[in-house]
Amino acid sequence: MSWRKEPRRAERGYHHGNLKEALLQAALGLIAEKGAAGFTFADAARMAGVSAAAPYRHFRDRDELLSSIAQRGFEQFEQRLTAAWDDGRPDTVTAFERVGRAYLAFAREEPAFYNAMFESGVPVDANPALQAASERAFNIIRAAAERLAALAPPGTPRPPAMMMALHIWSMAHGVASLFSRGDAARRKLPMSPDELLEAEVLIYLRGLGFPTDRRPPAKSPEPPPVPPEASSGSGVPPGGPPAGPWGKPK
Amino acid sequence: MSWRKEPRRAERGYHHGNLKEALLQAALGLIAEKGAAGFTFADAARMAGVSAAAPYRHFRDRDELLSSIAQRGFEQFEQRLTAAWDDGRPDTVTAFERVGRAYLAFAREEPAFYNAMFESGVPVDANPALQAASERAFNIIRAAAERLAALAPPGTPRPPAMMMALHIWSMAHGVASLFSRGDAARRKLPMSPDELLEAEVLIYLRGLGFPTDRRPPAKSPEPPPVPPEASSGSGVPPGGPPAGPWGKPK
DNA sequence: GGCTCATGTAAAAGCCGTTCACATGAGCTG
DNA sequence: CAGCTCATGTGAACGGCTTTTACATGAGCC
Repeated sequence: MSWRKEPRRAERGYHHGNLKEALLQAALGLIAEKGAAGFTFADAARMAGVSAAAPYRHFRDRDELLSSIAQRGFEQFEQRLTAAWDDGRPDTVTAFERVGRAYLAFAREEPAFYNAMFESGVPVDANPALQAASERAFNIIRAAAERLAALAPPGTPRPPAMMMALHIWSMAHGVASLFSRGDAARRKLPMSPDELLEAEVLIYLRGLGFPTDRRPPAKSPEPPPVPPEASSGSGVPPGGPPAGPWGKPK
Repeated sequence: MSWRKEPRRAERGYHHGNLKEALLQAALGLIAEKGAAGFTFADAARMAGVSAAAPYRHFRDRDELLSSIAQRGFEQFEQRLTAAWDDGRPDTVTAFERVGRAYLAFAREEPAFYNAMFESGVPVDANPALQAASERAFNIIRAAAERLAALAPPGTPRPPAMMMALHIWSMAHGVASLFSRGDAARRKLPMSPDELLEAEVLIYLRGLGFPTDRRPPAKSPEPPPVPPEASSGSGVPPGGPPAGPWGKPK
């Protein structure tokens, strides 16, 4: 009983009724399968059940479709990062790491979006709307870094938040792009991409003087491990060098 | 007066004489210009002055050409990393950072190779020779990490060298891919990609407990700033938190 | 000099992107 | 409801790309 509801006349009728959206969905599927490079305008049209010329009524050319997908990707990306950041709850460092995991999760769960956004060669600065969406997403990381930087242990020079944000972004993108997607995921690793990134970020934060001697990732649901935001003051991980973020050496 | 020397009969003669190499060079130029996605087998043939079918005498298909270029790229990459590492001279940390810079320099100076190696979608594990070349290159980073890990300040748990290598690789690739190449280079940054990566690596190493309170990048030619390899023992940067690797806050 | 095989060519098939003239019909206007 | 109009879809056509096939050439060897 699904006719006439949303897909009013899925393929009947001369007019499709919802072709633009159908093309975007089809393209998303195709890109997930074969990558942005292998994706074909004609294939998307075929999949939507229209002629090869029809898409040109909705997109100037193939690149504009790709660009639209990238933009939509950045919007969803922003949403997920925002949710992960959760305004820094329960404490800034925990939330910050959650953002890192959300980054990887997005790259893994939405390979088509990620591909279109970062690996398709779409020039971000060509389309203002796309650029704006991209910047909004990055601003989540930037804002989080800002909050984190404000917590820099007293006595230490405060790291520039922008720099921190760029560093985190490069780590996340590096891990996602090298180890977490497509054939790259087939590289044999001593640990999962998630663990790899988490350790990387923790070590980095420790290098900035943040206290990070905390739980091995995900034990109990979320016990606030230390009084949040009450940095212990010394600017150096308390108690001498803590056990590494990579777990105890066996 | 360059006829008859190397390009013996640049276009004369039925046989080209050196088509395989000419195709590789042509492809390299085309990829540098338009990216691996935009690169065309037919264009390379045209550029070499042969028919569109000729390349098939030397490469099974377009992908094999790409794969050959990636392999050659990994070989040159390995050479440059090896030279930069210089067996850890004058001290391990300095050499390690030099490897990072060499990584970026390669990405910037050899965009075609870098593109074919990491951004063309060539499945590295499809071709054993390619995979071997890729692993040899990574092993340079791995070996350097091994040496670095061996220097871990006494009292600290020794970080797994493999993990360190993967971390460094992800940072370098992240920075290169996001900020240092093509249209990505147009993103406005507060600092150069080189500085960005250098700061990132330094902070990371500090997070592992390595002493990194050293020169602001490139002042005097190479004054060994501190007695190398003689870690000061505490496992924590000596003298409390040193000035940040990002330079003094103004 | 003649054989042979690697290396080149031309032609053709099948795919894609893109454009253009034309067809259809949804929605407004009266 | 008739008729108009314009957004949306079709089919055909152009040029370009990849890849295959049958054929041509000539370099190296006997």
